[in-house]
Amino acid sequence: MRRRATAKNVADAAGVSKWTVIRAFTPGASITEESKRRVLQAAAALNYSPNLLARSLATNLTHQVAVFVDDFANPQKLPFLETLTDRLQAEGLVAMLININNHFDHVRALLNADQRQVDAIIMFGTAFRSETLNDRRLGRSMPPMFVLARDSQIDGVPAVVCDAELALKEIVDHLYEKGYRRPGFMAGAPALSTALRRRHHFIDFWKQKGVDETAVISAERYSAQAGAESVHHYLQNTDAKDRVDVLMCENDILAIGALDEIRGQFGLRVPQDMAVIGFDNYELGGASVYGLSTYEQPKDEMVEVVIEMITGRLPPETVTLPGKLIVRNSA
Amino acid sequence: MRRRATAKNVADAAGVSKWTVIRAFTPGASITEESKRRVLQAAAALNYSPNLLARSLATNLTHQVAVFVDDFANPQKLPFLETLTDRLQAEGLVAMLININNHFDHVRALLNADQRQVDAIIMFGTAFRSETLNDRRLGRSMPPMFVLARDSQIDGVPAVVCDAELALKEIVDHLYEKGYRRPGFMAGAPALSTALRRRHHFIDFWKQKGVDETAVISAERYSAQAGAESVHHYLQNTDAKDRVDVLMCENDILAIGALDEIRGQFGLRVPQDMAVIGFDNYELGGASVYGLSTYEQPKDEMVEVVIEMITGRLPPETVTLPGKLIVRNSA
DNA sequence: CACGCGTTTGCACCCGGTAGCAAACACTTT
DNA sequence: AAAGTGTTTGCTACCGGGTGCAAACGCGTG
Repeated sequence: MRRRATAKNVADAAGVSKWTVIRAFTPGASITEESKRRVLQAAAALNYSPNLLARSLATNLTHQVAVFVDDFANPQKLPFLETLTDRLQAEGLVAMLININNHFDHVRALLNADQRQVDAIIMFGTAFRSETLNDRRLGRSMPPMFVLARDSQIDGVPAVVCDAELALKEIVDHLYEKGYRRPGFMAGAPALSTALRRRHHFIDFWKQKGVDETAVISAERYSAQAGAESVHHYLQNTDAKDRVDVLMCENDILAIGALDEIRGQFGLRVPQDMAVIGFDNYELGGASVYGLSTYEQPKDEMVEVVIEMITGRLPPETVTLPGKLIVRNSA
Repeated sequence: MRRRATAKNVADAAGVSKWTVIRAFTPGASITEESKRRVLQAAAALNYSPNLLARSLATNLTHQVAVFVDDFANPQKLPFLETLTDRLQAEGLVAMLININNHFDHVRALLNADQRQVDAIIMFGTAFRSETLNDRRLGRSMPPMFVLARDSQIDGVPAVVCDAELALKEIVDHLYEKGYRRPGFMAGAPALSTALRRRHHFIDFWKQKGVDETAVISAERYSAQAGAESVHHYLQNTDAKDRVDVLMCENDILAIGALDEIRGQFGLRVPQDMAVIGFDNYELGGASVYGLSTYEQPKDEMVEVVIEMITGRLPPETVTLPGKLIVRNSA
């Protein structure tokens, strides 16, 4: 039976009241040096440290932030989670990682996070529809919510995203300058707002350059396998002369799968026969075999902004940040 | 100012005492159908759900499990985290993800987890030395700890690991059978018990087959980049006739980097000129370009066992589980 | 109608802190 | 010595639940 020492225990040991003990642990509280020393000594002997649970109950602040994640297939989540947890911890906060899946949907996750009194909820790249918030099981007073790395279509729920319009503009400008004129776009999840936006801007900017036709290849999901399969299907069913000369993939995982297939199975040269560009700047894409051109989301800045909103140093308003085009040799 | 309804509020609305409200939410408590119905109705109207914080304080059970992670560079962490969070959630538990790094060391993380009264701590693949537990800042009564996917050298801290001896035996048997006789081993972190164990067994099993010499290539860390660089250095400084005929890499990330370099930069054929085998069965390794042979850790079973220990259905003892050799065409 | 028994309900007290007030104390000032 | 001022300390009340006991209730029986 493990039992932690309480303020009362320390108080008895130090010969003071429990409130004096608490003051010794409250920065800036009114207490004499002498009492503080005695309390701290007794506390050290008993290995006392305040029970954060009890404190949370009294202060109505848990210093816990729920982080919803629903797509563990994207390796890009990992560096984001690393930065996010690191920055949260620097603020004295801790991340409650919640896996949204078939067994545990958004409503259940929200309910759970609310019951656990988290200070905030970060929807990290999860597909979240506004209907969810109308679920009658949900109370009217949820903890503050923030959407990270995906658009928020919900009023009052701010999002922190990479500027998709700017990103696609830079990409299309670059591709146009390189001389490509027959663009293709490989889409992942069919009904994701972020995905739709990327596709939309891509097609749009090409139109602005006088290129009206953009082929769309649908991979349905995000994995190297899916990227390979969908490009395989495309290449097999399209005459060489009709093929796109550059393929933009919705993320690097799709691009890597596509790249493998284009070169390995079809023996085409990249970028000469078909160029490929991805999105996210996933580490492996930078490996020499791939040399994948891509676009990097401003991860650190995005996390920083969410943290600032959570801590209240920034107003909770949607923020769009510019990313960075990474040109390697695949396009 | 968000305010959740309390049991007292519901009690007033339903015309009963708060204890009756609590009983309505306690499975198996003594309460009439009629009262329960009325309470539940009032609760629904007020959107009441019990405050888990207060409950935790009273019951001394938080249903929170701290998960320590210190290496976010390994993409293998992600599928593990997915399974882990999913299984924890199925048990009504939630994962507190704690990032162990230069700013936040093990002692601080332990202190924090303890203060937050977590029910258990899972050290997920973190390098953890027994000295840490002797830190005088730490109390004698920490929450139960478990090491996942790495050896535990600490008494009383059980580990759940993939059977390294069996794994390396299967790998070496396979390679021997394929006719390889000049093995090499690419190591990542130099001072990791798990790493050392893999290397040790690899060298050992070759010796048992009469092959006394195993080349060791040190990559120092785990990344495709590091794998590529270290194999580059090796190939550049080793005559073709002296080179290993098969290279075992400590994990798939290293192997992928090495594979790229061996083929792309040195124009060697894999597996004819040099075979490569990895460890972990990372998704991308299975892509057609790589066709990386590897060894898969029994992720689901490992997570399952940890969960069973946490919930007390299994005694807290180190468990070693067999993995599976995945033969593709790189070796 | 009183009695006995099992069920339901209310209550005092507890979990380990925090907030804010008032008493106690120390130290000047007049 | 009394009054005035500022600091330190202790106390009551509270955060929102849970526990175990005792009172109240319902109901069949003698």
